[in-house]
Amino acid sequence: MQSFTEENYLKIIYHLSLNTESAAQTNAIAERIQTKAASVTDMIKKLADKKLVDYKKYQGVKLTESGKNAAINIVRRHRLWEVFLVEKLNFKWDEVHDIAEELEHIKSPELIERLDEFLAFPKNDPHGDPIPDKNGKLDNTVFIKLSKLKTGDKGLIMGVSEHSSVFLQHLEKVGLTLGKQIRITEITDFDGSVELSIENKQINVSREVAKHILIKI
Amino acid sequence: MQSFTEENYLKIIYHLSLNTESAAQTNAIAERIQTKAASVTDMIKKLADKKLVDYKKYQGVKLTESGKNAAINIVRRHRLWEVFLVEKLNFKWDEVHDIAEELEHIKSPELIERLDEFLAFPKNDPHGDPIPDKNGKLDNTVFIKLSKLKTGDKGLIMGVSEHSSVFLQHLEKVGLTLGKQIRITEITDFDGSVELSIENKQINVSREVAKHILIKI
DNA sequence: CTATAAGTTTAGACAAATCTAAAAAAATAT
DNA sequence: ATATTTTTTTAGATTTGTCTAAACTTATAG
Repeated sequence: MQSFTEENYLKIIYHLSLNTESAAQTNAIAERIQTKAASVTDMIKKLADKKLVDYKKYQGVKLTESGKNAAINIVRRHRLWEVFLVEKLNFKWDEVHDIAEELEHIKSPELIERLDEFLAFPKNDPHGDPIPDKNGKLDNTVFIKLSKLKTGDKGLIMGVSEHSSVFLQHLEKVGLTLGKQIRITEITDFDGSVELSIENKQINVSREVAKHILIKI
Repeated sequence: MQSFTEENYLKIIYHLSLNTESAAQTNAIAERIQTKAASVTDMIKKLADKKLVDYKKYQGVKLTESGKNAAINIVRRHRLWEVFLVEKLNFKWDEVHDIAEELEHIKSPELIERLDEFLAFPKNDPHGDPIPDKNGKLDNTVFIKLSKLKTGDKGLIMGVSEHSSVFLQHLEKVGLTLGKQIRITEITDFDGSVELSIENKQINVSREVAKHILIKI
């Protein structure tokens, strides 16, 4: 069983290697976990002793099979709690991250299975991220970034790849929320900003925003 | 803000002084918190520095006003989560204590208020214990122990004063659950055991059990 | 009222997780 | 290819909460 802190490291390493497919670097971990590189090195050694990560000095870390299982479990708990907070307690999608960050460390497997059932086995969290099932299986459908679409393309908003409060609040304000149908009406050559129609309204989003909106065609 | 550990001490001190109305003793705290007396002394000093308890060497501790507020808040969180676990996730009343023990340390006040609302502002937890409101106000109705009733007395089961799994499972098995109406049919002089009728059935409970069942006449 | 027992505190050590400062390795630039 | 910068690691200190063993208070029993 891992400590609260160990779990946080595993989760961060998991997220970092998802994006890069390569080993997570000490500094990158330190930045995400809000600590110093020296502390990360210490913890990495501990996780390596426990066979949760593979570690070679100066080469970063990768999760082992068992480290990855542990990480996916944490992700499952986090995302299930996010669903609970939004659907049952009426939190907004930009308010749930920090609370879920605490709830995710409560370990009772029974609790998580019952929560899953209570929520009717949701497939995705409020940001569209897939929820691993109890065997750790993850729906790995990859969605297309809004910024990759062409004029005339239609699709559904399925998720986001940026979870900061400011970003989510912005989407909320302009009406870009999960499940909505959109159609691209124009792409500005100059700055790559995207004009689209959604629920009979025309809105415009910058390329930077479009990069973080995930679409199913 | 208190640490996880400090919160546990506050909670235990609160419960110990409820029963005795006097200062909580070092050894009693140590036993409840599963640690050694020396550790308790250390922590007590820390809590005293933070003005959460009044402490005089060799004289035990009492919660200060602010320590008591903190403790009541923890109790509120614990009991609300117990209601959630039993009513929403279908746990049995003997299964929820340990999980609630973890959940109670999640601090977001917003979370707790929304949970309270989601649960429709329950007044009591699954064992009949009162849930402090958000201002820390506690319904201090005191119920009568089943063991104090006389033959012929009628009443409602309102709570228990013993929360162990074995005890609760026993009550469940013989049908002594919250809200049930009972009538005392006989009290055995010899061992003080109580014969009572509940839902047209006759059952018998030992004096020891009867002492921990709380009744409203 | 003293002797013994029970309960509490102190002193010093330890484990987990962190930090700073300095050293070492790897990456990059000229 | 060497110098410089960036990244990572090591060494040693710090904080939180714990422990053991010994010392000290208070309670209890004769």
